[in-house]
Amino acid sequence: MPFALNTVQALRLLHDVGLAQIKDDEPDLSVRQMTILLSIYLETPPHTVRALAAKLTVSKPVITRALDAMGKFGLVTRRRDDTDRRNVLIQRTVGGSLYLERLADLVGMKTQGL
Amino acid sequence: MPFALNTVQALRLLHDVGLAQIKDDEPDLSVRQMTILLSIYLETPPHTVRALAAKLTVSKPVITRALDAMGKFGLVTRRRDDTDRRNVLIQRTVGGSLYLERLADLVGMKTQGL
DNA sequence: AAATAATGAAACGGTTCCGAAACAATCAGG
DNA sequence: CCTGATTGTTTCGGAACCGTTTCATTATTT
Repeated sequence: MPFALNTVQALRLLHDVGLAQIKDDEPDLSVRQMTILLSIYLETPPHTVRALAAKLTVSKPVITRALDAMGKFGLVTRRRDDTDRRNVLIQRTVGGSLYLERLADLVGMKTQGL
Repeated sequence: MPFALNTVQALRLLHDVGLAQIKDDEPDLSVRQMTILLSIYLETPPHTVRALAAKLTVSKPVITRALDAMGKFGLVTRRRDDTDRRNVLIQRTVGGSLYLERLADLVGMKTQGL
């Protein structure tokens, strides 16, 4: 049976996720950064700077800087493409997987028991 | 029957919400601002700067500035409390209701047909 | 009335983020 | 080769955000 959150349920879900992110000691990712991170882990590789920028309709520097920031936290890694050394391939990490898994658990928990 | 989103479903939900927020022409609210806005519309009034700051564990200026920014977009309004003129009562607006309703519709749509 | 407390806003400094433009490295075609 | 296109990064100027501290206004207490 297909379900749908009603308005209040959907908003409360977003509220609780944001609240947890604020109170958490973990680094605060901006909306753009979070969306980039999620794209990397949800879409099938390979991921390049240009492709991500196009998909999210942001400028390339936004991707570069987001990768810098998230790389510092161990959420993603970069590697040169050997077949075309102009490209940079973005790779997932264990830290990034754990980070997103905890986030998903948070959302999942909040949607239980409706 | 209580449901729960699996990991991929939960993450894709967040991804799509973020993506819509980026592509939207509307102003990008920070995580804190969005959470503040949601608190105002989800919790029962009255809302004061101090109470919001305490609930979200942020400093008071964060609330003040968020109200400035969101007020410019017509998402909230401020009014002096007549019984205690030190207080500022935050009030909802039609624009804010519409804004959040569209957001909720987005989340709801994305969670249908799982 | 005067001193103290509380509330929200403003000022300040530091950090972060953004897009446009300029840049270095790499590939492709003539 | 070597010119031109492509990719990612860096630089630049401007804007936004945050926390701490200070300030003005209003209540409360003495």
